[in-house]
Amino acid sequence: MSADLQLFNTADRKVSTFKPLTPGKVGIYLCGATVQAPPHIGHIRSGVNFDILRRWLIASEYDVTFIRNVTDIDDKILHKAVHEEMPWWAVAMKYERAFCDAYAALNVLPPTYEPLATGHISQMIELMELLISRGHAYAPGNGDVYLDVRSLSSYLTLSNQKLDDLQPAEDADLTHKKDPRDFALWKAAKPGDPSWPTPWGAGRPGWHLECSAMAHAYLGEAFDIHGGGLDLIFPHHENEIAQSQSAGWQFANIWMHNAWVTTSGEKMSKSLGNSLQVQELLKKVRGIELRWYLGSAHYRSMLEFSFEALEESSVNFRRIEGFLIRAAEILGSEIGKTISPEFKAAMNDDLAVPTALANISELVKTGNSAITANDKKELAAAASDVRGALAILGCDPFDPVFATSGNDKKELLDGLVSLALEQRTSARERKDFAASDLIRDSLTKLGITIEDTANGTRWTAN
RNA sequence: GGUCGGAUGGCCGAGAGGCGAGGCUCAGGACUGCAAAUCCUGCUACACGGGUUCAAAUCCCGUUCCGACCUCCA
Repeated sequence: MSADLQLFNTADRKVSTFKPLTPGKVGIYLCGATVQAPPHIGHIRSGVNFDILRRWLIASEYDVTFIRNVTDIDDKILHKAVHEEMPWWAVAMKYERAFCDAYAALNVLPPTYEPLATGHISQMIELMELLISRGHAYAPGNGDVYLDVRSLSSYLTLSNQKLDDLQPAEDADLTHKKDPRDFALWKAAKPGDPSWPTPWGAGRPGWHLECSAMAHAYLGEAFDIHGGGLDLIFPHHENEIAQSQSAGWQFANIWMHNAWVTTSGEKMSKSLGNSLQVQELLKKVRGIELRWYLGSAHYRSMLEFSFEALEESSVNFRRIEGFLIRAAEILGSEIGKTISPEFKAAMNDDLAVPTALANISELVKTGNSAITANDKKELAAAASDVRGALAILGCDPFDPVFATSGNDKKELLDGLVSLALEQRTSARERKDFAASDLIRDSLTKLGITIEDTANGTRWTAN
């Protein structure tokens, strides 16, 4: 186990020690959403996974610049606009907001910068001019601009494929392409579609071009980490590499890809309906619990979704949360945030969150035993290690982000429950257990859980 | 056809040659007036067939099954 961060790089499929290009700084580009539908938990898992990476880098004292783009123009958005009878930009903005809400509900930190594709057309045109001048792209005259894959010295290095092994696209248009595998940097405008003027005609950007242009605009010719979902390796990331390296840029140093959330062993698809949309699941569990679930599996492992597993994960989280709340009550002060050596070692090992979770469980056990033994020193140490770990995972229950919205009836509730508990306590003192149990049962029915502890009775509302 | 992953106990989910990860569930115990919470104990698993090794869930060969990508999917 190294003291330094080890990360798996898709490019060589090996785990190696992370070395930033500039000491103390890290630049990350994460492929964000194409805003054409509400986010499901697969989309948001990617956000959570890379948010944990980001928080860990920050905790490791790196100055992190985190870019996550928004693809706000593409075929599906245009189709959706027709279907929903809205302007394309209204569709994009509507779903962009849905993604923002989902990220916020799960405590995914806002990116340092969050560029929109449509805000970077001039950078894309400059990149195309550069690629054409270097002999790697061509404009056949129909308004499209293509990348000439046969001109590349290397291609498909991430997915380890051979150009000639690719199945030819069914709809390959050979009237303008030099090779069926050449891909569009720019698409000529069709009647009625939005378009931007270029030296080769009006049109709109291809998907791959925008990421190369935006990564370059915010992170420069070379940066540390490029992330995204596993399914982006080909073609999206291969094509980003092709564009950027053909432009003479070094581009990303490390490629990281998160695995999917699956259902019944299969990758999520829209055919599964709306039940796995973030907003739907937030009706069943709290944001902090959904995040705990999505973050709990290793980022490179498939996460097989089930409502049972989600519930189980929530039960696990509530136990840890309950410990921290009890610890804060007993210590009478705010819990600190520290990083245990075991947690650090696990996170440095390619973000081994499941191993880190095992450490958190051990710490909770130690802390609970310290409560029983009335050892406040050990309790404080365990609690701050637990809170520090949860904060890295974005699941600190004391984080104001997760604060339940202001309840102006809180004092009233507190007073009423206290009143009932006083009655119960006096009943117990005179050994009238029938009366005391009646009070407890009544409170239980109202959703209030009673615990008799060494320090008196405590209650929690669920 | 090419490329890449996966199969671990009742369930979820780590590990990647040797010390029973952890969680959830369940059973028993301690504590409690009874509970709740907590702690302790128990439930000894690695798809199949070969092989390498003192030692294999882990390495090698083969097989079965499941999945992903192959031109706009996180």
